[in-house]
Amino acid sequence: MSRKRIRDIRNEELIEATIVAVHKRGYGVVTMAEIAREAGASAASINYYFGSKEGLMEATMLHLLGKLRRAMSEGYATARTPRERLYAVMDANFADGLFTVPQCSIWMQFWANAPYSPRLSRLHRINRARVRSHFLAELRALLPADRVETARQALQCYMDGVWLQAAQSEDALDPDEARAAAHRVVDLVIP
Amino acid sequence: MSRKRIRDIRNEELIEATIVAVHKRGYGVVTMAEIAREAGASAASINYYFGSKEGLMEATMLHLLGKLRRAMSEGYATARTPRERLYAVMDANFADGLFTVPQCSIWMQFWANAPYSPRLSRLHRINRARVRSHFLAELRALLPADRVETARQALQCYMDGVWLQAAQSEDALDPDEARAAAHRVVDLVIP
DNA sequence: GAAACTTGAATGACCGTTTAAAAAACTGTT
DNA sequence: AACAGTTTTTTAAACGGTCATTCAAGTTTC
Repeated sequence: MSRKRIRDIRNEELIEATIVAVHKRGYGVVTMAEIAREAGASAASINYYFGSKEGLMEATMLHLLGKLRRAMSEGYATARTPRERLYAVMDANFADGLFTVPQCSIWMQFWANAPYSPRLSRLHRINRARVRSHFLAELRALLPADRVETARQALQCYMDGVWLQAAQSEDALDPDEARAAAHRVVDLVIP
Repeated sequence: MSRKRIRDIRNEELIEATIVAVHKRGYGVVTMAEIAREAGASAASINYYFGSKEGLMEATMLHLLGKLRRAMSEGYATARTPRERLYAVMDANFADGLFTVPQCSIWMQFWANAPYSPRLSRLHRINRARVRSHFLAELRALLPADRVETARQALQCYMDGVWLQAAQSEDALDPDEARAAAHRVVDLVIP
């Protein structure tokens, strides 16, 4: 029990440090030593816990995906109508704890590096497919069949595009405004 | 004259090689030697022409931005109505010579690395502002003022999102279909 | 013959990972 | 509480390797 606890605490700390360090320096450039310094540890101990740099990156990605998945489940629980559930999918992506510059930034980094890492690209495919099926399920209840796919593309690509833009932002983001804008886009696409 | 000619030819060759090599290996990982091999030259000669790796990357980005700008100007020339010009902006982004996996891929790479390179981030800001003003100009003629900004966000983020997704694609893209889909999205947003 | 171009080899720096040994945390016993 | 033994955790240092850039010495072009 206590054995497991310490390992989990260290994992969490190291992953948080990874998010900050990758945001500051970029995925391809950040070094183990920089991440270690951010966490107040040594590079060797990261390898002790995660085996390798790639293992650490995969774990970090997994951590972020989990966060996103949980945010979406929460929103889904209280939504009652298809449109509300559509809002919920958007709101999850722009939730307070997720829609921050460092996290959009690191998401961007993972995205750019996914094509070169089978582990990362697998995680991305899974996530994308999940979001896609959520969209489709709700859109089918709101639109004639021949418009569903176009609307899904418009909304899903919009979400990606907003993150992409947010990663370039110099100053803090406004999740509230992002959610409001997303709702307006939904209303524009589905009057 | 001839002095300038040789330099231009080499520049072009090296930039094309850079696009291929960065696509294959990723911005952060690709080496000068790999790019040189792709071009049938030596790493030293790249430095002779571009000064440094960063100089080469900036030149490559500049090359791609020029291509995009020219594609957009061409489309604008023949479009007659605001809606046609809106289509033209989209079509430029999904033009046959631009909407290919290697180019979406490298665009993605530059995007991800822009926050860490003042030179790249400057180029990105300029490009984004240009696209934005094109969108606004046409949308103002098609929509009531209070919907213009929402529609612009929806369309511009859509474009970014499509590229982002295209960069992950395993097999060749279909620019025709991408343009058709973009038109459908425009029609969805502006009935 | 001069200027432009090319490159192999050298340079200097950096990084991920491993290793060995120490420190810390935990265990059961007295 | 104290202690000796065991396991877990930490890190400094060493290792092996890679890479961008420079430079000097060639080759080509004008």
